[in-house]
Amino acid sequence: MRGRTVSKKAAARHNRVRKQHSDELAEDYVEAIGALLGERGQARVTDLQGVFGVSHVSVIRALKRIEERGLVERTEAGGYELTRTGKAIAEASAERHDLVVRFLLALGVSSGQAEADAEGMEHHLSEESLRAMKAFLESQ
Amino acid sequence: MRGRTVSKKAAARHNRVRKQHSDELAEDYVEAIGALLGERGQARVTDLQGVFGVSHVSVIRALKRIEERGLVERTEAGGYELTRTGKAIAEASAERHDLVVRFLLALGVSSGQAEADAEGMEHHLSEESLRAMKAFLESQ
DNA sequence: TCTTCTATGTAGCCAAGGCTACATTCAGGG
DNA sequence: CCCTGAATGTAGCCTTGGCTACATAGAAGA
Repeated sequence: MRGRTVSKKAAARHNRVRKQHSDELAEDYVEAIGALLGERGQARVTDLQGVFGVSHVSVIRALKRIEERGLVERTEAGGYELTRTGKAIAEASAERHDLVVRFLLALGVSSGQAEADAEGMEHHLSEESLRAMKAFLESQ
Repeated sequence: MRGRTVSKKAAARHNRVRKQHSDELAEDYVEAIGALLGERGQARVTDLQGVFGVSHVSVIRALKRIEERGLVERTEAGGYELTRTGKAIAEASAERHDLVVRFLLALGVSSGQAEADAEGMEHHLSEESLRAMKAFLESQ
């Protein structure tokens, strides 16, 4: 298969990808909550249900886990807000997302597709690759 | 959050990403089986256990599901081989992987990191983005 | 031959991320 | 004052992808 080898390092890489997947949902949630707070001033179960297109039950349980991780907190009003840690992750996540989208656009990818692909890719890029993309954008 | 909006389309995108995740393992397996067949002439449970760094039980169960999808078949020797469909997916998957790695290398990412990032990214790129990457490589 | 090691398989557990069905609570309209 | 609809929550089920522990089966050596 064109020189690809099945090395021992493959195992480590696969473990890395599995680890990334378990963090994806949390990042997507804090990112969405940050956006909702900015746009609507509140982030409730129903709002998130709309964003992700899943049942409210799935949202509630995801939020429970994310709350346990210390990323979000309930407000008295019944909504959710970001903790300091959550805010930092949301910021970083949104920044990374923007960078990836702008990079894909610079490559010539259409706007809608760039959005869609960024959604999937953004959790799998190392700092090194992100820096390379940033450098590419600046060198244009 | 720098202009990102929480649109209705976000739901569709998230569903797409979840769908991609459920296909990732199957693609990784057929790709690995293809590579093993090429390198060692056989692909057994133990070989795959080494590749992915998981228990042999996880391998057996994954293979069972992938066999049900019609991507692999058992050989009399006790190993696994690819069906026509499986072979096609393995080929396409390996090709895509190579393209992504070469692209990251061209961006200036180090070899090890390019390999690692490609592993995570490759399942989340649309045809359009892959074409854009190929065009970039050719324009260099 | 007997024993031991390797490979494979089964049973059963866990966590995450989906779901439907069934409460409950609360606001607003009739 | 009641009823209805929206929002939230709980119970319980499914699948996927991990795991350990235990059971074979077959090869290979003492």
